[in-house]
Formats: sequence, structure tokens, C-alpha cells
Amino acid sequence: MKRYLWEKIMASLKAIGVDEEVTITFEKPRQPEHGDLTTNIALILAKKAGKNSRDLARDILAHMEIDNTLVPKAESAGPGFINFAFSAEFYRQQFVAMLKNEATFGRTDGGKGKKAQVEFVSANPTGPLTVGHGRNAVFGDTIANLLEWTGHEVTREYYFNNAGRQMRVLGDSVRLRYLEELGDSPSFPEDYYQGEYIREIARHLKKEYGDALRNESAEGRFKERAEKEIFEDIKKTLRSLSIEFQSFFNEDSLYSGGKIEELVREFRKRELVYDKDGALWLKTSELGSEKDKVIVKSSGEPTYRLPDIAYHREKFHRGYDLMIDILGSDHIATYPDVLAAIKALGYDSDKVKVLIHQFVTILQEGEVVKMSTRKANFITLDELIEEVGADVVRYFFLMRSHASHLNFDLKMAKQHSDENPVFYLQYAHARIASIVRHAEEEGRSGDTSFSPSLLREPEEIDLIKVLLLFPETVESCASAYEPHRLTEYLHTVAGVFHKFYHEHRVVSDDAALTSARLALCRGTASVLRNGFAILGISAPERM
RNA sequence: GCGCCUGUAGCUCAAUUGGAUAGAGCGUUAGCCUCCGAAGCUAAAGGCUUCGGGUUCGAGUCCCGACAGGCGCACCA
Repeated sequence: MKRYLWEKIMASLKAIGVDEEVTITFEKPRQPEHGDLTTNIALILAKKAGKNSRDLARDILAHMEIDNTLVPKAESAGPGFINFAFSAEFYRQQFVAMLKNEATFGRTDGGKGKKAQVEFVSANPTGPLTVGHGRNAVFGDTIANLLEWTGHEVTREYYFNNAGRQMRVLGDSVRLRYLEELGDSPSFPEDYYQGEYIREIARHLKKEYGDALRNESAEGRFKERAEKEIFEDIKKTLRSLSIEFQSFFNEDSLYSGGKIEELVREFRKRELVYDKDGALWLKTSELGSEKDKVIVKSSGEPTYRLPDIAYHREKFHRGYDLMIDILGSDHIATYPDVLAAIKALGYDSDKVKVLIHQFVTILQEGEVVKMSTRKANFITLDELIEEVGADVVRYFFLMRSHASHLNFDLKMAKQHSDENPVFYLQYAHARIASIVRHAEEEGRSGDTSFSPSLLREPEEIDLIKVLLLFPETVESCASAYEPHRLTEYLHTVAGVFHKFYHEHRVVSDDAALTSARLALCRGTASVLRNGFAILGISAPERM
């Protein structure tokens, strides 16, 4: 339809004698009185054409030849907008086409042939996932879903590090708890991992080995076992949120595969580094940063920057067209150097999109709960899922823009879960399922053919219009990396459906009308189901 | 001190990437079940979009400057 109008406007501009190179854009007006599509082309061209924008709009309209069975209304308005309203018949035709491939409705192929990678969670196995990780996980997974729905070939990847100081401390924490289990009372440093899960791992080791590990080093079985158990827990938590990674990338493989050394050689060759005070410095000040940064410490150990850069370089070598990093705002300072370095190495850093999400603030009984993995006072993601359910967790993390701080009031989420917005959406789906069941009982749902022309009530046409917006909504959510707009959209779908349901009976004595309205219900359920699939929440038949 | 994010109804947040009269949920108030699911629907009240400048046909949205909150600013990750 946009294309149709585009052609007519171009022809009209030609007739008027305006031959500027312009791209004509259409938008859906907020006000329903302004029609179904609007263009601001006259406003844009007015100055160049040396005309008043209102007059120009009228001129363009006067020279357009429009089929008014499809577009019964075309008029200029306001400062020079041109508004078009489509006929109900046009929408009915679109709706019939939509029903032909319900299961794939919403899928588009703009990303066809493109390989995308989404890297998210990437928490090191030092403890259970927190609520903060939860936002990262759900957001990343949904971005991946959106990319899949727009035709990309997507790899979800989890990057982790099981070496270094943090992991040594973890191993030693377990070792000390193990000794406690054996009856010793070693002093347990304050900056060690305090969580109860450390004791559990220690107990498992005691059960399995007795006191045979008394002289084992922290880096041995303790660390190994801690990593294994914690990682299993993390994966279990992710699975409960329907998140499945295609790939786990161990930072250590960059060392064992020689990628770190290779990168350092490359840096030296390009003279992007220099030696000073026994350390190796990256000339980040030449790459837009305030000062140079150390990438290899004087101890010979690399800082996190070096493997990070090497990892991103690897991503490029794997041939991705789009690489997305999901990071919490506490890592905000880490990525500019990585991107600058990648660029300096000759890669197209525009292919990397870094999405920073803000923190989740947990409110319990009106109090802010400060989160720290090392201290014991955090609320785990598991506990949250246990309390309010996976659907609510996913939906809550997705309903806000990733750039905004998220307040998660635990008390509210627990107590008022019945009034949670996610239920509003799921209720619409369950209600439709119930209507269909009712129709079956009445022996009315056997035949799926129907006469579209029977759908003529305003609530019916409104519903059709909203459903038809689904594909472009998915597309814009994907291209803007903003899943929260999908939750908004689905909320509208549910709202418009409830309104329709309230005003009109679906299953009635009129068999033909019943068939038509059942078709409308089926279409609505499909959009909801497909939308839920992207958000990763369930589509219940009953609630 | 510097960088990034945020500031919109009493509270939590949207706003079609610069469009016409800024919208939802919760909460408050008043209505709607003989009837396919009331976890629903209808209506009311609630706003100087933190403040001050600027850019243009047009600004909650872009630019500059204040103010407030969050996160960072290592030879930690």
C-alpha cells in the first residue's frame, strides 16, 4: 500500500514540476481522524519548491489519481500533512492473506543471509546468577529471537573466564569451608565468597572424598568442582527461563590457541603498543581515549582488555555480519577501548553493537537491597523465578527500555502477581482458547472458511488493523534492539481484543457470522502466540 | 574533576527514531455479570514532559548550559 501511494505521489510531483530527489516516508498517525497513513512530503519540499506547505499539499493531492475503493479518503491537513484512509475492504483482504500463514506471520526476511552473534550473560562461574544477570539474560535472548524473526542466522554465545584471581579465591573459599566441615576452624577472609552455596559444594566434596582433600590445593579439585557445580546451576537457571546457548566460549582457549600472542604481535607490527615500566601499553590515547591503557602487566599477566580484544577479533574471523554485546552499565567503560582497538586493526567496528542495560534495583519491603555476589545478601535469579514465575520474570525485564533503570519491587511482584500485566496478555489468549472450546462444544468450529465481508463492526476492523501491524512492529523492535516496544504492542492487541469481545458475541445463532468472528479470534491468538514466542513467555490455553 | 545512562500523572513506565490534541498499568472515584472466561469492559480525576537558552514549518525527542539520581573512570574483571 505504501508502494502504491508512493507511485501516485511521484507521478503527481512530476506533473506539478517538482523533480527533487526525495524519499517519501509514511507514518501511522496517532489520531485516528488523521487516517491510516500520513506523509509529510509537502512539509519537506515546501521550502525547496518555494511554496507554502499547505498549498503544496493540496497541489500534490489534486494531481494524484487514486483508486477510491481502496483509499476512500485522501486529504491535506494541518500544516501540510497528506492523510490517507483505507477502506474496510482493503483491510479484510489483508487479513485473509494473513490467515494463510498464521504460524509464520510476523516473520520477515530483512536479515536473510546475515550471520549474527549475540553475546550475553557471560557471568563467570563464581556464584549463582543474580537478578541483574537476569535482565541481561532475558534481554539478550529476546534480541536473539527478534533477529531470528527478521531472518538472521543467530548464535547465542556465553563468554566466560575460569582462570585468574576470582576463580582462585573461589577455590580457596570452598577449601576453607571444606576444612570447616571437617571440624577445623580456619579464618575465613571477609573478601571471600560468603554464600551458602560454597558450603554446599564443600559438603558434596566431603561426602565424596571424606578427609582425603585435606592437603589439596585451592586450585585443584576445589576450584574445579566449584566451577562445575556452579556452571550447572547457571545453566539450569537459564533453562528455566527458556534460554539455551549455542556456544560457550572459554577465554582460556584464546591463550591455548595462541590468539593472545598473535594479537600482541599484530599490535607490535602496527605500532599500536609500547613497553614502559615493564608493562605493555596500548596507545588508546591515539584512539580517542584519555590515556593509554596497560594490556600486559609488569608481572607478565594480561589485563582483561587483551583477551577482550582478542575475543572480538575472533568474532570477526568467524565471519559474523552483526555482533551484539549485552552489557550491564557497570561495564560501560570497558567497551570503547575494545572497539577502538578493533577499528585500529582494520575491522569494521560498526558491525559490533554494544547494548548497555541499566541496573535492576530490588526493593524489598520498600528497602533497596544492595547486590553483591560475594556477600551473602543477594537475591538469586532462581529465587525470583521461584517466587513469581518465569513468565513474569521475563515480561518484567522486557517491558522497560534497557536504557532505563528498572525497579523490581519484590513485595509487589509476589503479592500482586494476579494483577501483573503479563496476565492481561495471557488472559486474552486463554479467553480465545476458551471461546474456541465453547464453539467446538456447540459444533461450530469444524469449518474454517468464512466470509470476510461479514466483519464490518468498528471493533472488528480496529482489531484487524492492529493485528496487521505485527510484522512491522517486530521489524522495528529488531532494528532498534528494543523488545519493550513489543510488549507495548501486544498489550494493545489484548486491549483491542477485549474491547471487541465485550461489544460483540462470537458464538451466536448466526452461523456465518460465527465463522467470521472465530476467524478473527484465531488471527488474534496467532499474533499473541507469535509475540509471546519472541518474548519467551508461554501462551496458556487455560489459566 | 571526566565519561555514559536517566529525569514525563501520586507511584512504575510508554510515546511510531523530529510530527498534529503526550499515553498505559498500579492507586483513587463512579458504573457494567440471567449472556462465549469480570485475571475483563466503560467513565472520571490526575501534566509548565526537572529548570534555562538554542536549532526549524514543528521539540518530551536534536544542540548548549544548569540541577538531581544511577553506573563507571586500575598494572581488578
